[in-house]
Amino acid sequence: MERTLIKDLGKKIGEQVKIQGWLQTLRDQKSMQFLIIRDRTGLVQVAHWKKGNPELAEQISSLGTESALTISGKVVANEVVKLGGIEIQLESLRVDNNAESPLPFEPFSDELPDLDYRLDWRYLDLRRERNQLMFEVETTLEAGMRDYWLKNGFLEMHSPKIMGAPSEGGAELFSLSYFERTAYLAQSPQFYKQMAMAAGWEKVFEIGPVFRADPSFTSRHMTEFTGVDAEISWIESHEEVMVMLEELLAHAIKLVAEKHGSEIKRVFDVELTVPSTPFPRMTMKEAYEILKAEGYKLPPERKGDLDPGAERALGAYVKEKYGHDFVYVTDWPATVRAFYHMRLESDPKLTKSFDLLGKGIELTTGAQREHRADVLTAQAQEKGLGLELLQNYINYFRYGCPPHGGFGLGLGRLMMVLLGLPSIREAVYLFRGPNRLEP
RNA sequence: GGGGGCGUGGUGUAGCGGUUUAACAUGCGGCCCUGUCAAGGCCGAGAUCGCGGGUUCAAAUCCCGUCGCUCCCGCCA
Repeated sequence: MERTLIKDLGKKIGEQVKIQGWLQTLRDQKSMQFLIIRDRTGLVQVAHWKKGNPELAEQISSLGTESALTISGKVVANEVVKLGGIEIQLESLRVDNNAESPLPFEPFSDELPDLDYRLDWRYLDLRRERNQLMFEVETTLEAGMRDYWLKNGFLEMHSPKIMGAPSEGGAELFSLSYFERTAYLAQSPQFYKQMAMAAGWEKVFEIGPVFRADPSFTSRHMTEFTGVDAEISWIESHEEVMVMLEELLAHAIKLVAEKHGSEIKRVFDVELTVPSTPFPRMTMKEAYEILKAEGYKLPPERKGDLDPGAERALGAYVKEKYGHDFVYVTDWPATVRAFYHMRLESDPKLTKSFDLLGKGIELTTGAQREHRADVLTAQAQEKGLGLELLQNYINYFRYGCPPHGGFGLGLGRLMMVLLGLPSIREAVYLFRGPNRLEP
């Protein structure tokens, strides 16, 4: 018999069905047994009269919660049953995998263990409804982004994650032994995206792993995370990148809201709103004026930069003033930006770059890139970077590379912001940090 | 890397110098209950209070060290 998903049982009243799922609760009484079965789509009660089949009754009594079961029986409507008014009268049971008792923790209890403990038992923690929903949302979010890009003529790229030479700043690179030499894990697809521009791909995106050997202990950092990157050619300024990014996010979030909005409200108590475009924008200079007016004091050594507190303050300001969760901060000083960010023609101290903040958290850095080899070389030297390591990179810009720009966005951070999660550790399938390599 | 906080049965917490044979909830085991549904009732097992040292007549409780976790900062997505 074909399996019926629990959400579809209402259409099969009076019929024989087969369901498959986990035993969330067993209520074993004197004459009756009630099993609450959960599958990916919901919960249903299964009832069994013990005297009809004492052997089966005994088998049910021995089941541990969270056992994996295949159950056959008849679907009946029963108003007495609080769980959806539907019940299955059990006829046969196959124990696919009996769960040992006690479990390391009860995934469906009101009081959950610390996140760190749950991460040790992630495969049980992931069974919880909110975690199932989280990854349905992530899947839809990525599908929405791909949908936008494909409609707009982008190519999907897959750049290598093993590199031969440290490029952008060596400090946060993981090194590994690679046959007779040392290789490095990519800490960004940045240079490869730009190479694709030199290769004439014009518009590319990549969703893939990024590695950072940063011993950061915060609720929003990981040593391995999924980066969402895009790069486009023939632009006049970073503004075009910003337009693409806001359209991309609005499109993907709209899809998520349509598909999961009510479930997100019920499970996460978050009203997922589709952000209006264009997103609010402010220059760094304006950001400083706002912070001053709001009474936020930046440490003086932060000259031209923002700290996390300032980002939260700006997020709160924009939420109150414009009712918007996102804000672009533009025109960052060259001193705090990468050497490959293009400078403003009107003021070479500033870059044609932006950060996107979501609810006060840094989600994205983007910029128009410097595509003129001589200017790029001068900017690298100004930052005191070794030109030997950058030579191959700078060569991309010697043989007709179009003007271009792009962004990198943290998928986990976006999930955190959309669902209002306190830590990125629960926003990703398996967290990787300085002290966590398992499971 | 710098600073703060926490560390008590499987899990979540209470206790914060002597009335503690360490309490409560949940989970687990047993018994009871003719339909339960956040089930309920009774009984039971389960913790040398992270680890090491010190102070004291007396330490889960105070101090020092150490390990683990966590938050903030630096840095970033």
